[in-house]
Amino acid sequence: MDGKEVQEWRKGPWTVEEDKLLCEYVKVHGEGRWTSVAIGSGLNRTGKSCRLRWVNYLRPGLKRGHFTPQEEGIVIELHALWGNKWSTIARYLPGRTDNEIKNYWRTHFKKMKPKRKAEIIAPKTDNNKTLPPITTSEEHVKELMKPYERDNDLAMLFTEPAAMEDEQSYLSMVYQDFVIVADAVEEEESLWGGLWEVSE
DNA sequence: AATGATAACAACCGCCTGTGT
DNA sequence: TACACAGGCGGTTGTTATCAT
Repeated sequence: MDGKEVQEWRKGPWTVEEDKLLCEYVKVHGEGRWTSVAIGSGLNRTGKSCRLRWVNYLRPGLKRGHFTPQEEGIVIELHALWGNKWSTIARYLPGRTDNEIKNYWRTHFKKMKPKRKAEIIAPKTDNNKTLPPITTSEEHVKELMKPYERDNDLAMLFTEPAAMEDEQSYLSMVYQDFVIVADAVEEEESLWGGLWEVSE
């Protein structure tokens, strides 16, 4: 030994005992300072690993199981808006984690390419100039989410500044497409078979 | 019943960013 | 200002479960 010992962190699936330790530690000390959690809890896990386990699996209020049609619709629409901004999308799906949404998307949509997406995200103007990237406004997202609002669960965490004024007509055009998507979500076959096409 | 394909989920890795010193 | 570190995020991989043949 040269005195420099490299900490061997445990990897792989979490055990019930580890979950219990982590839960108890977070209950007492709160979230955050994950390196401290890793050390103070007695878990031989990295702070990152502890955070991931807590956020994606142990945190109270998480939903498990299949996505509802409403949730599917939200995922589709917000993904069309923001792309792979999973954590951002997750803010609008209470109880769902970015990891879960990411997995869901990958499982259900990876093989599909959106017919409309290119048109929505980068429509061409008459003189063939590409419009600027979407800057999502609070009002626009509110409109977008209306079909899915059921109760206060979907109280939004709007932090974005107002969009550029000259984007409003562009965004309203985009929203029209999203309404079409939302309606189609009710009928999976029409969604999978019509809105998306399977790539080779 | 056996086997291969696919779906679903959990977890790790690497990069980026924010913050403290 | 520069650097180190912790935390967050997105991409990816590995494992298990389920379904079809």
